[in-house]
Amino acid sequence: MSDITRRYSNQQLADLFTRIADLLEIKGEVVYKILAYRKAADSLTNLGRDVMDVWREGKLTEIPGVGKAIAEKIDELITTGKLGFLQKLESEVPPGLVDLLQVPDLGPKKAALFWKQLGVTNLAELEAAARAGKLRDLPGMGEKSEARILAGIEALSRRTTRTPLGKAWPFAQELLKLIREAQGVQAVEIAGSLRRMRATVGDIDLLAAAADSGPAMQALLSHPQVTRVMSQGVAKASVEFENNLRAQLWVHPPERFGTALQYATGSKDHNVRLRELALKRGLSLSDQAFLREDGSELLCAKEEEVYQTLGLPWIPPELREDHGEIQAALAGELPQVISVEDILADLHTHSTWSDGKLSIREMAKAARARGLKILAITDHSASLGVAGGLSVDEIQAQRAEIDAVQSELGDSIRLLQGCEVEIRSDGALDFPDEVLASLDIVIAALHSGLRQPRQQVTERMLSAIRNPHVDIIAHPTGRMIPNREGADLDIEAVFRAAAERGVALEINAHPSRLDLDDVLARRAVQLGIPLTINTDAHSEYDFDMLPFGVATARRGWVRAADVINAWGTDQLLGWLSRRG
DNA sequence: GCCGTTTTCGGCCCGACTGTTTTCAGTCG
Repeated sequence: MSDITRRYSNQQLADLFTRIADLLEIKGEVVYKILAYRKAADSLTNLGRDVMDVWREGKLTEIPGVGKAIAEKIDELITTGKLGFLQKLESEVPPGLVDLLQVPDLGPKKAALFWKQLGVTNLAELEAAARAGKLRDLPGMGEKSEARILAGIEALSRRTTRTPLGKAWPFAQELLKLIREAQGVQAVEIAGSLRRMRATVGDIDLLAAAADSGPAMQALLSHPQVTRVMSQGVAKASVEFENNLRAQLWVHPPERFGTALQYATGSKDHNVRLRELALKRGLSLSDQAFLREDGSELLCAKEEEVYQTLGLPWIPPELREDHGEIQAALAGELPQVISVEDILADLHTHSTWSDGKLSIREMAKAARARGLKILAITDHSASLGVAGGLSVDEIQAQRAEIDAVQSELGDSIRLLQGCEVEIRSDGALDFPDEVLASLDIVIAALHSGLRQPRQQVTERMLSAIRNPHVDIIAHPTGRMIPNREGADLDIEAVFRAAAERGVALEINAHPSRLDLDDVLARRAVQLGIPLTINTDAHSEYDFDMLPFGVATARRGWVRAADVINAWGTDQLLGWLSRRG
C-alpha cells in the first residue's frame, strides 16, 4: 500500500465527488453516472467511520455506492493529494460554473447554455450578463426568466446557510396553526427534512388535507411576513418570509393524504427505493396514489397504508434516508427507536451556581413537572471562568443545598450532584480525583482549545475518558450549528476508548449542538457504547429541547436500551455507583 | 458509475409548476 500524502475527511471527499457530479452535469454527461457520484458523496457523509481507516483496511468498495472507479479516485487522492480526472474535468468545464447551480431555478442545462452562448464562467459574469439584458434572447429564455435569475442571485447573497432545526421548528408550528384554522382543512402536517428532524433544513414543507385547496393556500399566502411568492398553483405553493425562511405547502384531498404525506416527507432517495419496490409489485407510486397495471388507482388516506401496500411496517420519518431502513424493514429488523417518553432522567443541567438561570430548587421542580425521575445538577468547573465555574470549596458547599432541596421534595424526584468538569488544554481535568470521587456523577467536556491539532485534541479527550471517575463525555465534538465545525477528533479512537471504559457519550439535545450527531450516534451504537441524551438546560425553557436530542438519536437508530437515562431508576443508579 | 431474488449486462422513479412554447424543456423535491 502506498503512503498517505494527504489526509481527507469524509466530508472533504464527499464535497469533491459532489463537485465532480456538478461539473459532469453541466458538461452533459449521462445522468446515471452523475447520480453515482452523488450517491457516493452521500454515502461518505453518512458513513460514521473515518474513510481513512476504511482505505487503510482496503475496504473502500464495501462502502455503498463506491465501486472500482470511485475507490480508485479516493486512493489517488489520498496517495497523491490530487485527482487527474477532476483536473481534466476542470480544464474542460470552468469550475466557477458550479456556483451557478446554487441560484434557484438555475440548473445544469441553463448553466451550460450561458457558458456556451455567452461565455459566462462564474456567478459575477452571469449577474453582469443578466443586468445587461443578454439572457432574455437565448433559446428557452425570456424576460421573466432573466428577472427570476437576477432575483435568485440577489437572494443568494442574502441567504446564509441552511436553517437550524431549532429555528425552523417553532416557526413551522406557527404556520401549522394558521393553516389548520383555514376552512375545510381536515389535517395538516409538517413534512420534508423538518419531519425527518435533520439538524438543519433547507425549507419548511407542509402538507394539508382538504377537498378545496383554496383556503389553505390563502392562509399561507396571506401570512403577514411573506415577502415573496415563489410559485403558486392549485396543489402547491411556495413562499419566502422576512426571516429568509422558505415554506412550501401542498394540498391534497383527504383520501390521498397518505401517499402525499409519504411523498412530501422524503427523503428523495427513500422515495426512489419505495417506488422501485412498488414497481416490483406491479404498482406505480406517486404522491397521488398507487397506479395498478390496469390503470386503476389505489388510494391511501393514511401513510401506514402506503408502507403496508409495499409489505413494509411504517417507518419512522427520522429513519427515511435510504440508509438501510428499507432493507431492515423488509427483513423485519427495523429497530424500535427511542422516544421522548423513554427518557426518565436529565443528567446534564446547570443552576445559578454557575451560568444557569434557575436555582437548584427551581430546576428540580421544572424537571419534576416534566415527569423526570432523576435530575443531575452539573455546574461548570473553575477554569471555565466565563461560565462562572465552581471552585472546590463551592462544589462542597453546593452539596448542602442539593441535600436540602432533596429532603424538601422527598421521593418525587431524585437529585444528583455532578459537575461538568473542564478538560483543560493539557488534558488534565479541572478537579483533583478526590473531589470527582465525592460527586454522584461526573461529566467531562471540552470548551476551549477545540482548534488544536488532531492528535493533541484527541489525546486530551482520551485522557479524560481514561479517568476512572468520568461517567459521561458531554457534546463530544464541540460543534455549534450552524457556524462551528467540531474539533478534529480521531473519533474512532475516542469510540474505542469509550467502549473499553464504558463511558457514556452524550447526544446533547440543544438544537445548536445535537452532538453527537445522528451519524456518529449510529456508529457508537454499533460499537456498544452507552449513550445519554441530555438537555444541558440553563433555564426552564431548555428542558423542552429534549425532543431535538431524541430525534437525533432516532435518526441514529438508537434504541432506549442504548441510552442510560432511558433505563429504570435502579439500573441507572446502579450503573453510576458501580463506576464509583 | 454502481449493482445483482432482474446477477456480470442492462437497468437505474414520478409529477407539479413555470416559462417558454404551440407540445415541451428545465428545475425541483
